[in-house]
Amino acid sequence: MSKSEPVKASNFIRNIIDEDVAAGKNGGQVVTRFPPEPNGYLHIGHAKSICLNFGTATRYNGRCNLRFDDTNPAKESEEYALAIKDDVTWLGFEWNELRHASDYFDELYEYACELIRQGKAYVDSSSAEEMREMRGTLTEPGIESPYRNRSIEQNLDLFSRMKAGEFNDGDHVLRAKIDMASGNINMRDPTLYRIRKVNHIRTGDKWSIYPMYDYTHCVSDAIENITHSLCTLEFEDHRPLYDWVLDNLKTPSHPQQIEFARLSLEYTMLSKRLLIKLVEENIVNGWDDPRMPTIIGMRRRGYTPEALREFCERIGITKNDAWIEMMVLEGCIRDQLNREAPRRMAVLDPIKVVITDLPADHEQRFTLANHPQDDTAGTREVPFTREIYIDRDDFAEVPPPKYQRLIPGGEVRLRSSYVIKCEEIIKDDAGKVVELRCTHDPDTLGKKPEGRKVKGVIHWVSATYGESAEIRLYNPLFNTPDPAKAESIEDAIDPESEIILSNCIVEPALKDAVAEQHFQFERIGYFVADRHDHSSDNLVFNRVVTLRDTWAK
RNA sequence: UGGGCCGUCGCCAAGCGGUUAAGGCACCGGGUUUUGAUCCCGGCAUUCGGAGGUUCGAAUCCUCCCGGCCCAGCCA
Repeated sequence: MSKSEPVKASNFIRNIIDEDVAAGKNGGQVVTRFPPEPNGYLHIGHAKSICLNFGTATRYNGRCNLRFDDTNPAKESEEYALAIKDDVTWLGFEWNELRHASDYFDELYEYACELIRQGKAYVDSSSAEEMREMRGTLTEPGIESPYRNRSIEQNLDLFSRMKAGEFNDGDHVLRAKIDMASGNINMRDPTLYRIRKVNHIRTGDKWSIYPMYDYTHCVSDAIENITHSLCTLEFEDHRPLYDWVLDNLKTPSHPQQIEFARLSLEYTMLSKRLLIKLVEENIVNGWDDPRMPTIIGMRRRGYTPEALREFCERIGITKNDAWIEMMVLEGCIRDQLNREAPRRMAVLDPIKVVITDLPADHEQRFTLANHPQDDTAGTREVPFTREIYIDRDDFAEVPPPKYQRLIPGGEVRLRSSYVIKCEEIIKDDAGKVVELRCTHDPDTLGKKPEGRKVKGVIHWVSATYGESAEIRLYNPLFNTPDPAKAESIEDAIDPESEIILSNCIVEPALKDAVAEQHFQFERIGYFVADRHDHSSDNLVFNRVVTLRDTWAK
């Protein structure tokens, strides 16, 4: 330990919990929860919250529940709930208990009656528009509803009839009686319950009234004895209401809400509304499109749970409005795949190379290491023949300055093989290079050439043994760092965000690749066998990320 | 004179009255290298949004100012 170990940065939430634990608050227990609404797929921003909540519980030997915030049946579905469970599990976390806000609908109703009995809640029969008008503005106080002083008996009666389904959507709502002049708009008699005659994914048609988030969340937390309720900054203004509800009810506990900044990632959009739009308007190919910032999309792209967790570790937890650069995310997956991914050779845009001083039936098999720094990764056989393919990028008839690949009359090292020299260029009628005729130096296998330096090294694949493959290249979906601010989503989409190459040639060992297996295609980048489309008969690889490139390709 | 919150290196982020202001990403050198990758070594804030003040001593406490974010759903 001569070197300073990378110290994991502390954060303000940890500091708060450290103090609470030291003070013996909550009996020294730490209980958190991850509370998604099942109305869409989870994205990288949720991963931040998942890592925080589950990670915090683990750190303090506590527990973390997965709780579906299913209070708005019109927008929620079982498909989403299932996907969310899969995503959390795939990320590597286990919830202590699986709960639903709807598990507490009966208790929530009883607590609401209690608020009415205390004179702290009332049924308002104003329309939504009237309520909006009476709410006031950011700078002007609101005015009290004419229904605000109904008797407790009348409120109880009306509320029970709302529950019984006697009224239609919008006829009445239950409101907390707090302060219409509060500077905090959330405290201007917020709605607690609304009538919604729709089928709920779990309670079916049992209820015709559904509780609002602010009322449901704090009570659910309290029922589950959550100690630290971690949520994003936009709920800071809601905390007084969170505390108001719990201060006025005899709940099992009174959790502490702590807010942190949500994730903002450059060239990405993390608004559920806009992600749904991308899917519904077929701007992308579904929720798991490899360009999507959804967990399932990133999984298909080739990101790993480890890399996503590392990312959440690297970005930290604060209350700052921070924008994270893409490079941070890319660095996480590169680090892991550099350590773990076996190396292979793949040619994306093939040019045939004929090594003319080799007999037509020449055949050699090289045994190559799967990893240059890790012997335990084993080896594989790579055939070498008279005709091979190299990448079009690795040949230049008129090379740019400092180019160190193949040029007319020049030499280059074939990776793990011989040094070859380009003797002749063959073009088609359109002037496109279709073949290179080269000679090789037989005395350069495993050794440097005599009397000269050959700096460039390029990858290659045997023309006779290479397998054809489809390789999909991905770039950021958007052409601007903050697409949410773009004129329109359509304009912000980068048409080059997905490039499908269907004529690639890869080394034969790749025939054994299985879905979701990662590789480094040497000199190109990290790739993953597509989890849905790849098979041994139809090789399909997605580019996770390029190799770091200090040159400028 | 609406309420709430935030400002430490290009991007993140530790720091909590006494440290040479951590660390990561990025960047810039130099070395190794049959991946222009990896790896290694070195560099990278006399300064903490600004100005005052308190103090022997301030990024850390106080005051004012400047800049940015959130809130007017019967969404979460």
